[in-house]
Amino acid sequence: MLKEERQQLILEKLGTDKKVTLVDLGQLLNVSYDSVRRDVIELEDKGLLKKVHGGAIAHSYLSMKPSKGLGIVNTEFVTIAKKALKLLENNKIIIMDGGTTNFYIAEQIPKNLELTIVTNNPHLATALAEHPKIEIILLGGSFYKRYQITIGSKTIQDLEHIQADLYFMGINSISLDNGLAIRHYEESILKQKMMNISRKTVTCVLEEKINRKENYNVCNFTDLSYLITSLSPSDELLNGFKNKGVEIL
Amino acid sequence: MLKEERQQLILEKLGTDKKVTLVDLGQLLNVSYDSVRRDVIELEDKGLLKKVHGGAIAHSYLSMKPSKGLGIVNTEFVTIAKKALKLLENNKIIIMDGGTTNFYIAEQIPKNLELTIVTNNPHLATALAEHPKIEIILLGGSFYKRYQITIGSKTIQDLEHIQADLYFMGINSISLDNGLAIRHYEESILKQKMMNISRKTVTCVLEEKINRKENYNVCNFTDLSYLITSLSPSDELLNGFKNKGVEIL
DNA sequence: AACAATTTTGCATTTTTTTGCAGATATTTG
DNA sequence: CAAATATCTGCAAAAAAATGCAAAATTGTT
Repeated sequence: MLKEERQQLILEKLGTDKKVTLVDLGQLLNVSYDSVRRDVIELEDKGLLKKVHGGAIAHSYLSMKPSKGLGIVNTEFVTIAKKALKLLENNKIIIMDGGTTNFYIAEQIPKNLELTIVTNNPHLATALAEHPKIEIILLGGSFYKRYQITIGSKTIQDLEHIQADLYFMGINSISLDNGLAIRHYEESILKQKMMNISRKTVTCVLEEKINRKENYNVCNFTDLSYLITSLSPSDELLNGFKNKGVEIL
Repeated sequence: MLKEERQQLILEKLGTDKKVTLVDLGQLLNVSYDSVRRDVIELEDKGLLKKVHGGAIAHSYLSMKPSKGLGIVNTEFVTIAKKALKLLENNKIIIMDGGTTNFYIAEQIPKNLELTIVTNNPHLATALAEHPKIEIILLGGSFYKRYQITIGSKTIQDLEHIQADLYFMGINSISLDNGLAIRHYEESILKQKMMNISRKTVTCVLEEKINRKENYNVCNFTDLSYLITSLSPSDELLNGFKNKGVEIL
């Protein structure tokens, strides 16, 4: 039996039962315990299930619950999150602001990473509560109902004495001539502040946001340290962005 | 049975019954008392339930969320909220902190009231997002997973320049000799600060919390402006609290 | 087909996690 | 206050995970 075939069966079983034990799988698929264990590890790396002690549980169970509108796991998110997680190291201070991509990445952070995460997104804060080793700093300020984040001068003031290692900036549009831009003025100011206090800035963008235009400019493309998309770094859609001092992942 | 599966079942049972005992859980799930006890501790650390002596009760935010549509709502909440809403007037600045009671009251606020609500409870903030006329100020700080609120010196600092009209203080215990007290030190300091910057303070207590004792004192009973319970103001359980300059509703 | 390179698999060993138990401590209740 | 319950702590057995390694299977290339 092929490995892919086996993994497919694991996912199918998981779809109906919502949970599986490794011992059961081994007997069912007639391979050693170690093989199914490795299968499950691979599937977890792809973000397709959640591995637990003794087995695995369906992903839809645990994550993606009260989040905004994303029901099914968009494969674009999975690819992006995988790249994003490589930038995380123990004991770093990370800023993450609003947006679905950041929310998904946050949920995928391994449980053993020790981090401090600073955010103006209450949903992110409550979702991260399930990560025992992550310290969460929630930024105060006016709560902007539409985007469900805090903004305003108070939020900026809360950032005043923080020095972060990495900033995950959510963004609505990215283009070479207009740089990174979003739809809301006050939020664009906040993002600039977050950039200022972070050693490095990374943005994770969905394909649809490339070469779009929005109203309020946050920064130039070259101000970034990393750009993460679901595409291969060599994809021609990214041609214009290459060799500008921004590492494309 | 997987540990996660067990914990999932505990949460499900908690969702319907609102409370469980550890002995019951042990029998139901066919594991030792100690195992379920440890499960409950883990779930509490994630902020998913509240552990009490002998068992666990549904955590406010989980149990409260479905309160919207259909109501297996504690009638005590209804009575309390009705009284509490009478204290609200247009264009007032209100502080509300954590706790189930405050969450329920917030949900019941009429849509036509124009208010500013200051809170350190992200769940309250997001729930209030559906009230078009309410301006929400979310207090920043360290996010305390267990109670799902922000606390710490940053939170206190955020309050520095605010003058509120009324403070809805969530409290764990109220007694004549010990006054109002809660279980968490840092939070007790925060509550004192909130009191200081508010013209009036009101607390809404469930019957079970009267004459209980907790570790950290917040203030004396006579420091309150109003006391709200589900009982009639003339109820004899409240005898000792009468005629002390605190209006009992 | 044959061969080398790579991947996959199973197994043995070590390390970690989970679990139940027993005694000590703490809390509740009559 | 005392009996009954419940919790906490440390511990050891059992189960599972991680690791390293060699055999087996697969793949790619002549």
